[in-house]
Amino acid sequence: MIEEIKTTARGYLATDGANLSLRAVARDMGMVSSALYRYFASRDDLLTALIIDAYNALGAAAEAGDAAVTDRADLLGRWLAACRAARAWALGSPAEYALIFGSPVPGYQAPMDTIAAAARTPTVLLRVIKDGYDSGALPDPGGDLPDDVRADLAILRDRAIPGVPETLLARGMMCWTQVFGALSFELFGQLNNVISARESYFDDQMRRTAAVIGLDH
Amino acid sequence: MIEEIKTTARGYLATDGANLSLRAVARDMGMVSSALYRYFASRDDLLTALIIDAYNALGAAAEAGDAAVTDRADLLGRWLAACRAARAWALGSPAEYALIFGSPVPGYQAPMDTIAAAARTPTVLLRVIKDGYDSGALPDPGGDLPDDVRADLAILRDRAIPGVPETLLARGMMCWTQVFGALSFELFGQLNNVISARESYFDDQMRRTAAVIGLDH
DNA sequence: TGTACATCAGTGAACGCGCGTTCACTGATGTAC
DNA sequence: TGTACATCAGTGAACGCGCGTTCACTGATGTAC
Repeated sequence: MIEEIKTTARGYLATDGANLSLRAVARDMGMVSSALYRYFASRDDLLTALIIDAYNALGAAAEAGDAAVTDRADLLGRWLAACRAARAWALGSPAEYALIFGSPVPGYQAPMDTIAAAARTPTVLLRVIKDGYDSGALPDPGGDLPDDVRADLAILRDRAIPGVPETLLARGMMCWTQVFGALSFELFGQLNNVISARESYFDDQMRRTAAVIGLDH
Repeated sequence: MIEEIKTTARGYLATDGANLSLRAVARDMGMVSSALYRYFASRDDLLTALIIDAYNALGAAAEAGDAAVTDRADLLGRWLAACRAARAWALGSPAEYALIFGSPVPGYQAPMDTIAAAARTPTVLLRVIKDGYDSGALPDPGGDLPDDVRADLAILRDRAIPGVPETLLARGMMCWTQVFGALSFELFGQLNNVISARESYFDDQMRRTAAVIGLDH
């Protein structure tokens, strides 16, 4: 039942964005709107459930993409596979992508529950980096890092991928920003009238990004 | 009058996002909602005006940031100044940033008029690159590029910054994606509970991005 | 200097909708004795 | 095997709101003769 409500709601996300209407969902299911309150305490609760599902779906897609590469030492292959899987999910579920990575929903405050789910996708990308570091394929790039940034990254490192130097993690975060930027550009229409070879372009950009961190060596 | 309506509407953007209500704007101005129709044909028309204004304001900020660097040969300095100016504008006008770079507004179709305004900011960044190429400070990096991407970039090049090789432009677009990704991450809340040293982090990331293209040489 | 007319910003009522949430309730199903 | 009771999914009416857009209109201001 809860699943059915969420599925119907996802359909409305596609047309109405986050202006999701409980009454419309109920109508679609042949119910009266108040009946939904047996399953979700409020509209925000339903939104939260959808957000967590979306983070998990994207994370699962990225994990599966990475896992499908049998040669675990092929870092570039794993990186590209994860990126492509993320893109495929985003293109297939643009409204859910917008829900998690687009403009904040007015008046909605994300609860803490979303954090773990939100971390899944970047974790996949960071794990590729960690594997490279552990095997020696991806050495510590060294270089400067402001103290306050180093401190933030140290906390993130200890929580997400212990054992990686902050300088490498800084580059990893850059890559994650790049993936997110490329997907959002494409999905939010900024490439319209500019780039038509979307898939090639994405692939090329992701290869370049991988090169930045040294994944192609 | 038109200016006053837009200003009031911008105030509502901040709280309601793109669910901007004409009636609320009119109420605020002590008018009746139908009076607004003397100035804007519809709610979408008002939104379009706000979108174009936002693109122009961001573009103007980036241009001013770049222009303030007196040593025109200091490419890294110009790059950082433009990036910081863009960030300052975005932090000062988060709702307008979200309007142009966030999730597409459901049911809203952007008219062609927005294109020129939208190009201003990336043009600033690309111009830094072009100046570097022209002066020899930034050589053609060479390398492969898929044919279809090359074709897209050639069209963009001829429209935006004639005289720059596609391979360099591909890197320039990567940088623009990175700037947008970093700003959206920060503004849309993805850095919450992860990075607290926002300004240092942004600066560091922009320096790294500049290094990718060779702006620091 | 005075009158007739046009312009046009803003009004107010109406149309036809939508929404989230609460609350007392019905009526079918399952459980315990 | 049959009765009494509890559970609980879903109902329907109501509260108190909101919205965009149209349309005939008022009434002040400015212009032309």
